Amino acid sequence: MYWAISLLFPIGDMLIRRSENRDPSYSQPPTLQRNIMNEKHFLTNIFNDQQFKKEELEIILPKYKKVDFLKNDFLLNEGKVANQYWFIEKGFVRSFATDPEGKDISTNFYSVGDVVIDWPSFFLRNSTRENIQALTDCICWQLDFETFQHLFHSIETFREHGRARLVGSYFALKQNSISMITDQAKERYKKLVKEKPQIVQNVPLKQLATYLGVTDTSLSRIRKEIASE
Amino acid sequence: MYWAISLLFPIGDMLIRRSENRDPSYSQPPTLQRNIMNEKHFLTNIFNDQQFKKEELEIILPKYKKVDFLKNDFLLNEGKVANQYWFIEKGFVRSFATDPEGKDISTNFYSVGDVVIDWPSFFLRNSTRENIQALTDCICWQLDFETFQHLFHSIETFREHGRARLVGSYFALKQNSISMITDQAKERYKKLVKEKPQIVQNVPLKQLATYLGVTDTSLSRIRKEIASE
DNA sequence: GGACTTTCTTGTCATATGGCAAGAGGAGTT
DNA sequence: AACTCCTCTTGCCATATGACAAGAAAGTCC
Repeated sequence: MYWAISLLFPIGDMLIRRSENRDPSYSQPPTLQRNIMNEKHFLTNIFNDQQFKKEELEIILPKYKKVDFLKNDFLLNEGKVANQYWFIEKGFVRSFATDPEGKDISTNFYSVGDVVIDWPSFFLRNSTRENIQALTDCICWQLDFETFQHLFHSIETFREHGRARLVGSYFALKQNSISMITDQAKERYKKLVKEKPQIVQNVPLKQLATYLGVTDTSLSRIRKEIASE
Repeated sequence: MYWAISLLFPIGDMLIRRSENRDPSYSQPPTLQRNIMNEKHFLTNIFNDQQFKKEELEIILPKYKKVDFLKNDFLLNEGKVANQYWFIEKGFVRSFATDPEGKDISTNFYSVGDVVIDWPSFFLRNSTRENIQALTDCICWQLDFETFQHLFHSIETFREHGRARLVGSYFALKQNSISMITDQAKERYKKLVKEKPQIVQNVPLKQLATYLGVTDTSLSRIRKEIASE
């Protein structure tokens, strides 16, 4: 667990702590020392829509840069403009908003294979209202806005792919919204367990609770009820 | 009010009733008999992002077809694939989903200048879970999927515009989701009044209630409380 | 105009969930 | 091992909202 070591910066100074900030005297963990073949492997799966031509992938894949985050690192901070997005190769990530009373509300959880992106901020170039934080140590593949724009406007398959991802997120969000109205908390929790079991197992109850729109107290009781069924 | 006349078809036969189905013996209302200059005027405002070049607009605008709907007409039915979208020049539109018990849940309201579209169904080409229905008689400008695709892939400004609309919808949906968690019903209602006052005035209370995630009974009481403040 | 349907209001009572606080159990630190 | 956090559970009571039902009010149709 040598790489769970987290350097402590004064919060105001350095809210975003990336792996680049690690003390260089620590040796890189062996899993990070991989040859190009292996590095590409993960992204190849991501773009495994048959639609992509080989030549296109040869342009696209090298644009992604491997970045790793330590547990609790921020990928994005409230108030900033989202200038990049990531695919997760390993680890869990959470996004959350801050409500008027300062409490945080989980807005999403991400795991292996997911895109971590603040769509509105990334595309509308305005400052985000969300924070994105690593729940565990993570390995990610990063693309920045400018590079994205270039690929988006020059490769038709790439923009179809991007659009489909965005619309997929929209759909998921809408289903959740409807569920907030039609389902009781217990039902919403059951759906979450069904759809994202790894998330439920890896995320503290309180963070799941705000995502579901209940208090941690209630969620604890809900779990108890479900267990006794 | 001559054109609130609505032809009745057996439901199973003809769930979607467009203006084309009207008895041709009715004369068209004068507002529909407009010259080309006027017809283009509305859409010009829609695409009034300075970014568009004149030549581009000359390609884009003629692709939109004017369609009008009568009150209660369906623009889209659950189970179908959304093959077109509309800009509203006049009137109000509601989309709604049907919950497991058969009750309908308003998912959105649209008024002048809005795009009426089921993003997921339109782009992912799968059958929708929503219905879209005219709340009043409407004048709309319609584009179908194939034409959209052509414009999207051939005109960069057009795709930026489309992407911005989609992301804008995503953002609005997300804000609503968060509001469902952080705000009480009264607060959510106040926000709706503030953001879409015309909607609140033109939509029956029950339909507003399902949108806000409360019963019509509760919303009625909420209104009373607010009135007495 | 009168009958009918739909929409909205109001009362009574039930229920899901919140607020608060105390305590149990783990994990990490010294 | 003792200490400190942090997470989770549980009890007690409060409150927002739902369910149901009866009217009132408004709109629609013939």
